[in-house]
Amino acid sequence: MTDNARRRSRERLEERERGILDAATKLFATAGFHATSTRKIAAAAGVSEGTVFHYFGSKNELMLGILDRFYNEVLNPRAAEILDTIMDTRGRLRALAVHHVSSLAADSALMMRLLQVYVGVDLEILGQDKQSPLRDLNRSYVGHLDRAVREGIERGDLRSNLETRPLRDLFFGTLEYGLRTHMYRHGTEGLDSYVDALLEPLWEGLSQSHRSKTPAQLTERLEEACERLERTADRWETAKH
Amino acid sequence: MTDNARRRSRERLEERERGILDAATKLFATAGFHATSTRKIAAAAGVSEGTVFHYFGSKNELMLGILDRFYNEVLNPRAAEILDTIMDTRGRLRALAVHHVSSLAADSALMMRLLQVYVGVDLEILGQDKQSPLRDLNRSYVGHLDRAVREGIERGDLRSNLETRPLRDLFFGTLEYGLRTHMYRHGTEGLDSYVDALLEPLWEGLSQSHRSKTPAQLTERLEEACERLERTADRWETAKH
Amino acid sequence: MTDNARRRSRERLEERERGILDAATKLFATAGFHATSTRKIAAAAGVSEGTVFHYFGSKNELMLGILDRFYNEVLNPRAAEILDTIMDTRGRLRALAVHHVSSLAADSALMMRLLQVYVGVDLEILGQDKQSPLRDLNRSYVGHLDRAVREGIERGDLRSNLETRPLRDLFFGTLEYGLRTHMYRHGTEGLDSYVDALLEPLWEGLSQSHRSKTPAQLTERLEEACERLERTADRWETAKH
Amino acid sequence: MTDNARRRSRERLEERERGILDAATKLFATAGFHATSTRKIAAAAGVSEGTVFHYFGSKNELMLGILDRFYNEVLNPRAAEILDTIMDTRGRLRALAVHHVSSLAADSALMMRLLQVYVGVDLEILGQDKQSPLRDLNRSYVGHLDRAVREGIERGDLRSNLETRPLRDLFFGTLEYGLRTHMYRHGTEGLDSYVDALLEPLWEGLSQSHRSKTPAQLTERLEEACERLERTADRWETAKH
DNA sequence: GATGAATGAGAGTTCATTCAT
DNA sequence: GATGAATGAACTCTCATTCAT
Repeated sequence: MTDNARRRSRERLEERERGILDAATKLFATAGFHATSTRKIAAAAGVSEGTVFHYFGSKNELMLGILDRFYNEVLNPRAAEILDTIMDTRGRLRALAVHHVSSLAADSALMMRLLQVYVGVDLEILGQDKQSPLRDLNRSYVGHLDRAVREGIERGDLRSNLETRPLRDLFFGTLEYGLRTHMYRHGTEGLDSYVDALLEPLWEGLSQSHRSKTPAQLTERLEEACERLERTADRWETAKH
Repeated sequence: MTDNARRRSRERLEERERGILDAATKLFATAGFHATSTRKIAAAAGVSEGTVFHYFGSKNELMLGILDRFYNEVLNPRAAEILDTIMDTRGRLRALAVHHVSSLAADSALMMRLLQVYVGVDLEILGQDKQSPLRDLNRSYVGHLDRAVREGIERGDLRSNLETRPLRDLFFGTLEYGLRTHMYRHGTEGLDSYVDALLEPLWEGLSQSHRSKTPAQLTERLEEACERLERTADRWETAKH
Repeated sequence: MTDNARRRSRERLEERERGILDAATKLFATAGFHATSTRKIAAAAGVSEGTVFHYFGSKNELMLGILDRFYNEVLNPRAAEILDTIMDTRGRLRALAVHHVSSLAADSALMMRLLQVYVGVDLEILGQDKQSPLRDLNRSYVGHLDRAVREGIERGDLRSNLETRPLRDLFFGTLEYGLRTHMYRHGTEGLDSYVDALLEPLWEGLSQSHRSKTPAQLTERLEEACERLERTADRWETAKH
Repeated sequence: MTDNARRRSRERLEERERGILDAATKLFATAGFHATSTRKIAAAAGVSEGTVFHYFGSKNELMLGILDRFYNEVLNPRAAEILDTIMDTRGRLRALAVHHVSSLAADSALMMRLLQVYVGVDLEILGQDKQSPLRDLNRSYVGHLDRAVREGIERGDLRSNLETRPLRDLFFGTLEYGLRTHMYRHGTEGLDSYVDALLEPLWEGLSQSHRSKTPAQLTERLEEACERLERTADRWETAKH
C-alpha cells in the first residue's frame, strides 16, 4: 500500500467516524439519547449497524465520543483562544459566556439537550465513578473559567473573596438554565443579548471596582481630593498676596 | 354501600395511589426514569402491574403525577408560606433557595435526578407543547420568586432595573447546578451553607442597599466636584496672570 | 374468581409451561442448544417470544427447566421404582441401565444430544459453581446406582472392594458412550440387547459369585463335596457288609 | 525467488498456521467453541481476522484442523508406539488408557472440553454425514484399541467372546466420563491412579487369566462330578436292595 | 499473502401496555 | 377494582464472513 493510499484510507476512516458522530449528535440532540436507537443512527450515517459498533464499541461510548469531540474541538480551543486574546476580565467573562451558550445552541441547534440527558446517562451508567472520562473533559473546560477568575482577582478586577466552586455554579448554572429557557421561548434569536442580561447582575456581584470601594466611598474620596485641591489653591492664593 | 364504606373505599384508593407514587418517585430518583420499569414500580408498591396502569394510564402520566404532587404538596405550599412569613427580601430569597434545594435533595435524596431526566422525557414525549401541564406547574412555582423580586424592588431592597426572566435563570440555574455539583461531591452534607455561598455574590449583584449613592446621585456629586475643580483651576489661572 | 376458574387457570399455565418445555426439548435435542433460537422455541410452542421469557427468565433457565423436569419426572421416579421392585443386584443394574439408556433415547429421540451439549453450556455458563442446581439433580439420580451397589455388596453379590466413583464412571460412561455410538449406527433399534452386551463384561468385572470364588475354586469345592459323598457312600457300604 | 527464499516462505506459512491452531485450541478448550469468536482467535494468534479465514476457510474447518492435528500428532503416533513397544495385554490397555486420558487433559488442560463441544458442532454442522473426516480420524484411532483386543484374545489374555463395539464403549466411555468427573473434582491431580481405579474392574470383566477353568472346562468338570454323584446314588440304591 | 473495515442477519432480552378473568 | 399472563415490537450488541486495498 502506498503512502498515498494509506493516507487516503485514513482519511476515509476519519470521515466515516465523523459521519457517525454527526448523525448521532443530531439524533441525540433532537430526540434524546434513549429515544434514538443505534439502528436509526446507522441509517442516518449511511452505514450498517455493525459499523457503528465497529467504531464505537457501544452506544454509551458513542455518546462519550460525541462529548469528547465537542469538548476538544469546540469548547476548549475557543475558550483558550479567548483567554489569550482578551485581557480585561469583564470582556473575558462575557466572551466565555457567549462562547459557551452559542456552542451549545449551535450546530445541532439543540446540543444542550444532549448534555442534559447525558447527565442522566452518566449517572445511570458510569455511576459515581469519579474517574469517568466525562469528568476529566469537564474539569479541563471549567479550568478556563477558573483561570479568568483567578487572574481577575489578581488584577483587582474581581473581589478577592470569591470561591471557585460557587462561581462555577453561578456562571454555568445561570447560562445553561438561561439558554434552556430562552431557546424554549425564542430559539436562538437574540441569544447574545440575553447572555448580557444574565451577566450584568452577575458582574455586579463579582466585580471589585465599585465594591470594596463602594460608590459612596468613592465619592468621599473624590470629595476629599477636591477639598485638598481647594485648600492647596487657597494656600497659594494667600501666599501670593 | 353506606357512606362510611364509600369513604373507606375512597381512602383505600388514595392510599394505593400514594403508594404507587412513592415507589415510583424513589425508583425514578434512584435509578432514573428509563432504567425503572413499570414492573419494578408495581413490585415496589406491592400492587400488580395492571394496577399501575389502572391508576396512571401510562408511565409518562405516572411521571407527571409525581411532579404534580411534588409541586402541589411540597414546592408551592412552603414557598407561599415563606412569602407570607418573611418580609425582608434578603431573607425571602435565602428561604426560597434553601427550600428549593432541600426539597429537591430531600426525601428521595435525589429527586433532582428526576427533574433532570424528566426534562428529557418532557421534550421527548410532550414535545414543544406549550400547554404541557408541567409548564403550568412550573409557572406557578416560579411566580413566588417573581413576587419576591417585584416586592423587593418596590421596597427599594433590590435594584430597580432587574428583569424577571434573567433573574429566574440566575436564581434557579445557579441553585440547581450548584445542588448537582455539591451533591456529587458531598451528598446532602453542608447543603444549606453552600446555598449561602451561592447566594452571597448573587445578592451583591442584585441588592440596592449598599449603593448608598445610586449612579444618578453619584453623577451629581461628580458634577459638583468637577465644577469645583474647574473653579479652582480658574482661580489659578487668574492668579497666574 | 371461583375455585373452579382458578384451577382451570392454573392448569392452563402448567399446560403452557409444558408446551414450551416440550418444544424447547425437541429443538435442543434436534439442533443443539446454540443452534436453537428462543424465537424458534416460541414459534414451535405457539406462544410469543415474551412468553418464553415470562416463564423461564432466560434461555439458560429454560435449559435448566428441561433438565429439572427430565430428572424429576423421568429419570428419578422410575429409578426409585426399580430399586423397590427388583431385588437381585444383576437385575437391578440391568434395569437401571435400560432405563437410563431408553430414557435418554426416547421421547425426543435425541435427548442425549441435549445432555452432551448441556455439559458444555453448564461449564460455560455456570462455571465451576459447585452449587449448580444441575449438580444437585445429578447427585440425587446417581444415588440410585450407589444404593444398588451398596446393597449388592452387603448381600455378597458384588465384590466388596468396589469404589463408588469409578463405578459411576464405568456405568454411566459406558452407557452414554454406547448409546451414542449405537444410535449413530442403528438408531433406537436393538438398544436393549446392546445394553446387555455392554453390561455383561461389566458384570463380570463387578460380581462376587464367580470371583472371590473363582470357577476353579468352585470346581474344587464341588469335587470336595463329591469326594465326601463318595467317602460316605463307601463307609455305608462297608458298614452294611 | 530462490529455493531458499521459497523454503523460508513455506516455513513461515506453516508457523502461522500452527500459531492459529494453537491459539484456537487454547481458546476453544478454555471457553468453548461457541463462546470463542474468530476475532479473539485472530488476536490471540497475532494475525488479522482475515488471515484466519485465509488459512482455514471457516470456523468449522478450523475446528476440524485442530482435531486433525490432535489425532495425527498426538493421539495416533503414541498409540501406535504403545502397541509396538508393549506386548502384554494388560499393560497395553493401561498404557492406551493413560495416554488417552492424559492427552485430553494435557497441554490445553481441558482439551476434553473441546471434544464434548465438538460432538455438538459435528452433529449441528456436519450432520449425519458418515463421510465426515472426523469419523475417519476417529476410526483410525479406535483401531488401536481394536488391535490390542484382537491380539489379546489370540494370546488367550482376554475372553474369546468379547465383541469389538461394546468394548470400545466400555473403554472410551468409561475413560472420558471418568476424566470429566475426576477433573471436575481434582483437576489433573492423581489422574493416572484414577485411570487404574477405572481399569481394574474392567480388566476383571475382560480377562481370561484368572478363569483358570473356562466355562467350557467348568462344564466338563461339572459333568464329571454329576456322573460321580449319579454313580454314588446308584450304588446306594443297589446297596439298599 | 495479509489486512481489517464493513457487513447485516440474527441473537437474547426487555418492556410498556392490554385484556380476559 | 384488581390482577398478572401474554404480547410482540424494539432494543443493543455479536459474529462469521467478505473483499477492496
